[in-house]
Amino acid sequence: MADITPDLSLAPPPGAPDSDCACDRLDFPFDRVLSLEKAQRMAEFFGVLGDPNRWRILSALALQSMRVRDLAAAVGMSESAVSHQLRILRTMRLVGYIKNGRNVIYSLKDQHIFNLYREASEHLDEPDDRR
Amino acid sequence: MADITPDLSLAPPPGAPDSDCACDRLDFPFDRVLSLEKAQRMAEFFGVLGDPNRWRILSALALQSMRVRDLAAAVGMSESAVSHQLRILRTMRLVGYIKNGRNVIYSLKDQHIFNLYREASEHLDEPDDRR
DNA sequence: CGAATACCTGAACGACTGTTCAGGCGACAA
DNA sequence: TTGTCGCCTGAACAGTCGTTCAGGTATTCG
Repeated sequence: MADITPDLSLAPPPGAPDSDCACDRLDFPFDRVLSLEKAQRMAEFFGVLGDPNRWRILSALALQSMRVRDLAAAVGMSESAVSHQLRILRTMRLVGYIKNGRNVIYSLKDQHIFNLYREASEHLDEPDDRR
Repeated sequence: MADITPDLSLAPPPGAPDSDCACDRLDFPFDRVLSLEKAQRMAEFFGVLGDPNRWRILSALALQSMRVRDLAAAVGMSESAVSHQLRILRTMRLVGYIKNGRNVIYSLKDQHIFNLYREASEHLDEPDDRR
């Protein structure tokens, strides 16, 4: 796999009028690229946030902690579907729960989800400036 | 802008002997749950970040702007695969590009990706505290 | 005890995703 | 002009994802 030799001299600065070089002598710190393991972990986490119904579940839980049954009603899904999704959100530690008799009350687990939401919103609402 | 505001005012208190009700009278602000459209947009955006190879491409571009060919070498993928992924990253405005002769030099488009990365890292590296 | 409730889980099916393969287009050099 | 290079794109296939359906476990009540 990626055992490309990181020798070679210097890289053209971005935007510099450079490209006469043959450029098979790319000076690039290959070892500083995100490792496959770390990239995998990142992708798994963000992949969990890549489903609209999971966002609706999270937003409902942001309003108030709830039983599964009420959560299903709040987002308009079947209890089974919600339960499946909650398991996924649980494994990513995005939600927590407490048991109460035969009820299970879910809640958001920390603040990171709010920051992620805000950051993404800002990006999506950004004007379409070319760069 | 749209917000997920934590408001835990009127959740059924744990242990309330309520469940005789048919529970179609759940007191819950359904209209404040993330709309399907907004949830869809969120999911699309985060879904793009749900692939390890795209993260490696982004991390490589974070180190320096590059031609497609060099990018492919940097992350160990075929040029075709990289090109396909760049198109996806382009549509989400995560990367930009400038043409230079027959080369196309890609670069990161804004800072949001760094914040998202940091936020996710913090979450993933968090100790497994129960709550 | 048995029935009902709340929730969880495995299997299966349709839909989506990301890669490879083949070929296309435009820019540059001879 | 022809040939090569860098990049893009459509089709197709394997793999993954999220839902539904059916059934299971645990708790509560009569």
